[in-house]
Amino acid sequence: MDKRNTSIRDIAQETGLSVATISRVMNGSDRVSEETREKVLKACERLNYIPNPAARALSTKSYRTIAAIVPTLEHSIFARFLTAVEAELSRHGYSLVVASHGGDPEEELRVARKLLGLGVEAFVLSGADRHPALLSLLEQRSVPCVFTSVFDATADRATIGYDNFQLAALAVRALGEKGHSHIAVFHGPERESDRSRIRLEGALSAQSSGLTVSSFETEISTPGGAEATKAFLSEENGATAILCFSDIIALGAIFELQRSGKRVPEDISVMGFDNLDWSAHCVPPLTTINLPVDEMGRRASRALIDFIKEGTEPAPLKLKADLVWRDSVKRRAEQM
Amino acid sequence: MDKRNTSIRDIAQETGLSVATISRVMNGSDRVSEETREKVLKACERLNYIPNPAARALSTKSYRTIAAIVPTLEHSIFARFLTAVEAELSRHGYSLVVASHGGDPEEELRVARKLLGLGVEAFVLSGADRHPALLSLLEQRSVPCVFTSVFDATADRATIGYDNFQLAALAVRALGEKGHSHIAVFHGPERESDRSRIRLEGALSAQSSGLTVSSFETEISTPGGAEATKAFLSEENGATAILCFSDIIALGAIFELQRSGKRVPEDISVMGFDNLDWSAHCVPPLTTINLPVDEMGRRASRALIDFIKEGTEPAPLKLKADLVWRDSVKRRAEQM
DNA sequence: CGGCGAAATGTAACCGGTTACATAAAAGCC
DNA sequence: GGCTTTTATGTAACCGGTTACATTTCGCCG
Repeated sequence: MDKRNTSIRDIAQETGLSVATISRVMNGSDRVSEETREKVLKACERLNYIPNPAARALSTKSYRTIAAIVPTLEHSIFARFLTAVEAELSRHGYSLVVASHGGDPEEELRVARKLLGLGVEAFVLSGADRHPALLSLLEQRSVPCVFTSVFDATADRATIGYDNFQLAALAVRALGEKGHSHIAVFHGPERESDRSRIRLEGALSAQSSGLTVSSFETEISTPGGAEATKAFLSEENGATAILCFSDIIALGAIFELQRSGKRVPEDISVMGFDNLDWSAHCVPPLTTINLPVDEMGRRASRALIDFIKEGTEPAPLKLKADLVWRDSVKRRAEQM
Repeated sequence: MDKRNTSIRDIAQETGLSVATISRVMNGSDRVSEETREKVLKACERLNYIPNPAARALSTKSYRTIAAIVPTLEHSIFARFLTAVEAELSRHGYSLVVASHGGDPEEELRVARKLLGLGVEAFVLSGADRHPALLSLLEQRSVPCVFTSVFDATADRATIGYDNFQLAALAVRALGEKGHSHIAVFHGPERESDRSRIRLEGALSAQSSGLTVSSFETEISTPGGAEATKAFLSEENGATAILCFSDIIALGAIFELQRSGKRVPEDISVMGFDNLDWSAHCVPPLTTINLPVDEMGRRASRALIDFIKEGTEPAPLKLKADLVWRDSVKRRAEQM
């Protein structure tokens, strides 16, 4: 624990060169003869030298670490997102610190503070809900940062994500076009902020075209989907299609409908959101909105890297998401 | 971007005290009068001072960062594990860097090198497959480290996990006791190492008690489970139960069986491994092995923290996992 | 009142890199 | 060959904390 690790001075000693030269070799600078470069690399190999990142960070003021704060790791959609972020960052020599806040803006603020004190250089944030103090903290320390998941043209900071309002409206209207005039929406818990309601509002907005939308709030999980389905069934409100704001809710819905003897899609149509890897394989295959999270991760990372390296401000980006038709939604005969 | 952040010397200046005193206040040391502590904290507040983590790490040689390297983030079982790890580490002021290697030991080695060069202090590794060079690297730099998921009493480093051999054997025997004398096992891809085969070997070992086990290799995913099921059905090998080494494979199996008109469990029993959050809610509810990943995460983290802080060597720990009986497995009538 | 020990604070070296600037060596040119 | 460039390498200050050790302050006791 206490044995001094080999330092740049040791390598200098070993090779008879100066620390400056060693440093130059380690950073791939030109200005070094091929011969000495070889010699230095050999010595590093021999002594198993790895430059001390703290020392490097101290002089360069760059930690090469970016943090992503997501609501939770347990939804595979975030896992996929983070995987993409990690891959892209690592390609540029950066690494990723992951933290979650469980949907609580206060917690997100705390976590962000901690991460700053830990040396992260930039943030990838997810979702629309944000503690005002977090924004001013980022502002004040001028921490590079992108907001993902939610595209918001009106935001003052760059957002890279989908237009959730539009997508939800699109989903409802698509169901409407299949003859479903009354649609139940299963959505996750609502926070105070009205920005977390955005999908729901998009869905409700489609009512203007003569559709009826009733909403059911539940946990974003398969058990949550099952529960909402029970509530839905007990209500008998006449809806013929269920739109779930996450595929894992839809999974719970499909199971619960099956359990209570309803056939999907003959009796009830079900539609999801996310397009997870099993969505095409369940019975029946799930109609859903395919969200390009991988692309979102790559874009967000690249935006940050570009900003850090070149100083180019991250640009807002609205990602296209598409509706994937599968068997869980059925056209409904015109008559009631 | 280039503005010097306020440093400890600025605070010293501001308060007319010395840097040592400031440092003492920041680290909550005693030996400081209440009066000066107040004064210092006020000044920090005023100048918005956050100690530079690199400088701190440079002198203390502690980065307060631990890395977890898992095969993938996309299986929610790892996400759950990491969530637990993160929670426990954060409780002790450490943060977590997450990386994945996609099941490739070479990649794991590369990733570990990169993380070391980034300043992580300790590792949580997962799974049994390990590049020998990684082990010697960890050894040589004496990096604290725990191996999780797989409990291996014979390993020279501490392992905290389950006895996969035993659990797989237990699962097969349990199916045997329900009257299934021929069992199909759906397992993930086999690497060269025989340690990744350990569950499979456990399952095969149960053949000694007169059971027949046939194995099907596939991807660890729902589509993979569906594919294995197709292979299984086309073979007509007489097995009456399927044991999947992951619940998500089992999900694919259940869907595919349903699709091809087989009833679960009347025609075929299905059993999983992991106990994911939807396992109790699918149709039929899935009999599975409940793996206490949360506890594993907590234990692994605590072992590392204890080692770093107190120097107590991590102790190997075999976690108990239990079989959860649900409806997807049915007792089979004695006659063929 | 001198002296002593404890408590509070200060001084300066150190952690291990990077890099501006200085210097030495080699190359190019007339 | 002497002079200017160019290229390779060295010197030492600096980044911003921590901490061993030194010094000052102060209360208390004989």
